[in-house]
Amino acid sequence: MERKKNLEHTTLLVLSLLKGQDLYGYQMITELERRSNSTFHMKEGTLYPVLKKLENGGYVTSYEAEANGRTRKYYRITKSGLKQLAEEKESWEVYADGVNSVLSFMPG
Amino acid sequence: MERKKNLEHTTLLVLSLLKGQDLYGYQMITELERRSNSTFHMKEGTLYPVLKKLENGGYVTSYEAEANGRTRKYYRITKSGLKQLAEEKESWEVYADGVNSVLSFMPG
DNA sequence: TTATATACCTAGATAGACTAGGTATTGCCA
DNA sequence: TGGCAATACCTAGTCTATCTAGGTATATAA
Repeated sequence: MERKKNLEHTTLLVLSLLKGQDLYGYQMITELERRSNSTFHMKEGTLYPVLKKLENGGYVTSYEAEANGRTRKYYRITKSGLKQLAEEKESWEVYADGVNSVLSFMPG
Repeated sequence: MERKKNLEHTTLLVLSLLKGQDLYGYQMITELERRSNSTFHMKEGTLYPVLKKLENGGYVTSYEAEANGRTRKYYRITKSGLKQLAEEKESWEVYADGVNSVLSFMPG
């Protein structure tokens, strides 16, 4: 149903998480869970390919950092990513409004 | 991203259209367009398989009627379909709330 | 020492929606 | 009268977002 490219909610959510602070992959999963009040539990198999796609597209950049002997890969949103985020947010709002319009439609 | 079975928005929209009145397939497309203020343009290739699936699942029943020399296949929502609609509507609301929570999250 | 949590990654499967085709009738316009 | 657009139905095959299920490795708690 016109699931257009800029309506991919996973990318919207990931970009949204990165607005304001850099995060590493694993952290995004827990952050998403926290910010959505446990509604979303993104799978690693979903996240990592999306991060790779976002980096290839120039929407995020990455760098590595040490913490507790572990290497973490942090992601930072780019200017292009912020623009993309704004567009996807707008698309989401149009989509949600559309669904709500249909659901609340009163004949007559 | 946990796109669970009861979060299929197409079925939600179709069932929602059928609540209140019987419709035939082609009409659902124009109705959906109207009720969503032209946000949604469901493709026939999307709709008809969904209708078949809904009928097989007992969520709708169908009957044929003549109009202008054309045969139209009308669909009517069943009691089971109404229950399903209520569940999917609830799921949609949880999902939309989740996305909005993440989008509007203010750190601190 | 063994299990759990943290932290990264990928190949292949699943499934919802689309593309692109098909059939047939009605109504309009040139 | 001829032809095209709109109406009305349908399906096989494709695309792709997400999930499943696996892999590697380190730190920490039981």
